Amino acid sequence: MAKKTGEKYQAIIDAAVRVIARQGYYSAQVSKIAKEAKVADGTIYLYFENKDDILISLFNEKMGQFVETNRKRISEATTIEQKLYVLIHAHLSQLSMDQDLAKVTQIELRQSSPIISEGIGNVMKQYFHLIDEVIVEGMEQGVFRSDLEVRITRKMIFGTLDEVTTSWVMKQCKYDLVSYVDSIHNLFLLGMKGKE
Amino acid sequence: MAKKTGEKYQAIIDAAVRVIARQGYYSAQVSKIAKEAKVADGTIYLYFENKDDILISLFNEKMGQFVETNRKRISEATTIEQKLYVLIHAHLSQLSMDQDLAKVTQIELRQSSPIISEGIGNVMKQYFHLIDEVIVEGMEQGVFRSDLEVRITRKMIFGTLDEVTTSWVMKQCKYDLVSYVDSIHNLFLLGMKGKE
Amino acid sequence: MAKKTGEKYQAIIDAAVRVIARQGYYSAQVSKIAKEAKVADGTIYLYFENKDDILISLFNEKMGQFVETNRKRISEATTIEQKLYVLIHAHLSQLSMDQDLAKVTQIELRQSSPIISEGIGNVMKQYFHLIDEVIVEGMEQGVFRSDLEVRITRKMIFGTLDEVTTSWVMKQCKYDLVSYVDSIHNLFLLGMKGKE
Amino acid sequence: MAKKTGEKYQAIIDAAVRVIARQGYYSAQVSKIAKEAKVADGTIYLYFENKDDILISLFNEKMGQFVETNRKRISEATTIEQKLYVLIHAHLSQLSMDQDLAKVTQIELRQSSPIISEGIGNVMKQYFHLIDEVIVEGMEQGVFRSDLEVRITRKMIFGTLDEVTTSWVMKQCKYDLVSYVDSIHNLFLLGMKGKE
DNA sequence: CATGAATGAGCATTCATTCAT
DNA sequence: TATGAATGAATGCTCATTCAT
Repeated sequence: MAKKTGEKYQAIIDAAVRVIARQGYYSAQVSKIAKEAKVADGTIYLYFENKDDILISLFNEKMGQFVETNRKRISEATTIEQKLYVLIHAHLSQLSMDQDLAKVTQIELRQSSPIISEGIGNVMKQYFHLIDEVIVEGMEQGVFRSDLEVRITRKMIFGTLDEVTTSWVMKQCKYDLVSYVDSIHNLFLLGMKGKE
Repeated sequence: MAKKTGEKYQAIIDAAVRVIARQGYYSAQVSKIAKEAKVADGTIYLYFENKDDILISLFNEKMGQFVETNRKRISEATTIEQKLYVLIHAHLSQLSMDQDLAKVTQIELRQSSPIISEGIGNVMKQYFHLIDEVIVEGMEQGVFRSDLEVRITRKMIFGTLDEVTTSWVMKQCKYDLVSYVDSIHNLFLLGMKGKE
Repeated sequence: MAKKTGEKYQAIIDAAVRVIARQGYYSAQVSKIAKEAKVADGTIYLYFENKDDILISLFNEKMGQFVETNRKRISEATTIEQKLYVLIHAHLSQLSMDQDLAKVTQIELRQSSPIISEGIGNVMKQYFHLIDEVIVEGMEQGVFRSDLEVRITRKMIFGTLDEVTTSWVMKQCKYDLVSYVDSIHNLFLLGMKGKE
Repeated sequence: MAKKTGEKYQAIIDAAVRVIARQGYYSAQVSKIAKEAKVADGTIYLYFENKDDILISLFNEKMGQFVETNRKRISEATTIEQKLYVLIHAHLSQLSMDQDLAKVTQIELRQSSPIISEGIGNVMKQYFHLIDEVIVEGMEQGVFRSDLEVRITRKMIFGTLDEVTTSWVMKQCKYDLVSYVDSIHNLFLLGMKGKE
């Protein structure tokens, strides 16, 4: 029923990011999103099932691009150390470039509506898988310790990047997020490399 | 005006944890919390300013204990490695023992209402400070690398523990969270210790 | 934001007069007004800011017509005595024709909410001004004593008409209000005319 | 059940006048009146049936004294002109001396709750009767026209005094109400005296 | 496809009143 | 008498969603 393409579809998604970043998901009325998208209230429902569906679609759309971009940039790196570096850099730089989106993903999407969690899960799995790939490749190449537990290591990586970003959002994005890349990379490498 | 002590105060907080864990904050009607606490609707407002205040008080009350317990247990450890171990263990074991509370802190409290963020900030700062203390002590003792950046390292630690817990909550607390302690401890130690 | 025209706007105002006359302002639930107007509760808020705004709008709408009608009828009278007569007659006859409205204006609108007082003040000023004009004209023509104090005289006129009407409303509108016109006219004329 | 005497009874009534003058009847919570009277909430209900009863009792208590004072002062006057003068003077001067009370009687008591109207009616009747007596006496003495209609004349007198006072209250009691006495007296006399 | 007026279910909060102490 | 903690009914208002045009 809901048509998930077209110029207005994009306009609504972009409007939703702005309004939700500004007001929070629960305070972001559908009518305000419609207004921001220069579209009638009813039009929203030609493209989305309901309000939750806006949030889910928004996340999948934006996070899908995010994952795709990260994947591509990682694949362009050669050494495993570079891949890890690029992973960190791409994560932080992408979010620091779209602060409204960062606010929405770091804060607003941490809500419990099971429907939202479900809708979101798939893309997140892809991202987790992408991180896992880097870890496994590093282990196979003997760069990372062979006894690393992939899932835990991935949670450390994602958890750290996520915490760093959330903390930056909570502090109003006042400092330069990307400047953390080197330190984080270094910290991870030490933890993941075997001792010589 | 709102009396923040007494048996009913506690009963309401505990009821709120259960109801919010079950339904999520926005779907948790005040009247349902009252019912769960076996108290009249109006009684809630003798102890709390408003619905937000329930969430904030709940967090401060529970998280205050959490931080206090962790601090105490850490102070009882002797070596710095043990302290780090206890920090991880206390974090995960405490949350894994009260799954309703874990659900609320990991999911429901990640909302953006500036009022809630503010009300929560203080206790979180204390916890961050506690982690920082361990890191700094380890550096001073020469156990951790002297070039660690405290803030980033703390974000790695907290971010990892938080991600591990959130992930566990999202998967319905189906597995044993505490079993991760050793791996995480090991991972952190490697990242934080100096290279020999 | 609130659209102050249209068929539903009128329907709501008329319904409000009836419900408020029946129950009093504070006991008149918005939902009852909506039901009486055959409109959904929420529709009220497309046309009015809030409950107070219904009362204010109602008054301005109805009292605006009242003042306009009185002004027109006075202007059609020729002698000053006739104008005074018409003023009295128009006041009493209009209110006696719409008893629900009379009840609302005489009783319900005498409340202190400063917001309501403000919203009402403007129309009342116009009416007071209309009375003043008649008094001044009579003085200029030498029909009324030249030492009349306009403001006090106007308060006598308005106060008397108001008291007569309130008293009639309080007694359930059981007698004929208009039959008082001659006596009142006579009483005023004697007080206002110069002594010979 | 409710004990209508005693020091606390008076304290509550006086507190009610102040609180209602300040906030209006509907916004004046019983608990605030209790606080102002330095009495527990429940104590109110040892002296009054319910909130309406406070308003009614307050009015009867205060207005009873008002009528009594006026009656006494009128009876001390000798000529009928003086009696009319004293009537006007006593009305305005008493209310201008207690502005809180004036606010309550002129504004807050004009509400429609039939229970309140009833409770109030009796004292008002006494006051109306007092005015009537002056009018009738004047007619019998041949000072006032023999064709005066007592009820209408009384409504003119009461209506004028009431309007003058309400208007003064609405303008924040900024000017001297008593200074109107002479003009009003003069105006009434001319209207009520026979033509020579 | 698009509109936006209309809908009506849903909910936090207040406050007069009670009653065990 | 006096207290004040507890009660719970009552209601204005919001806003996601629909549907006639």
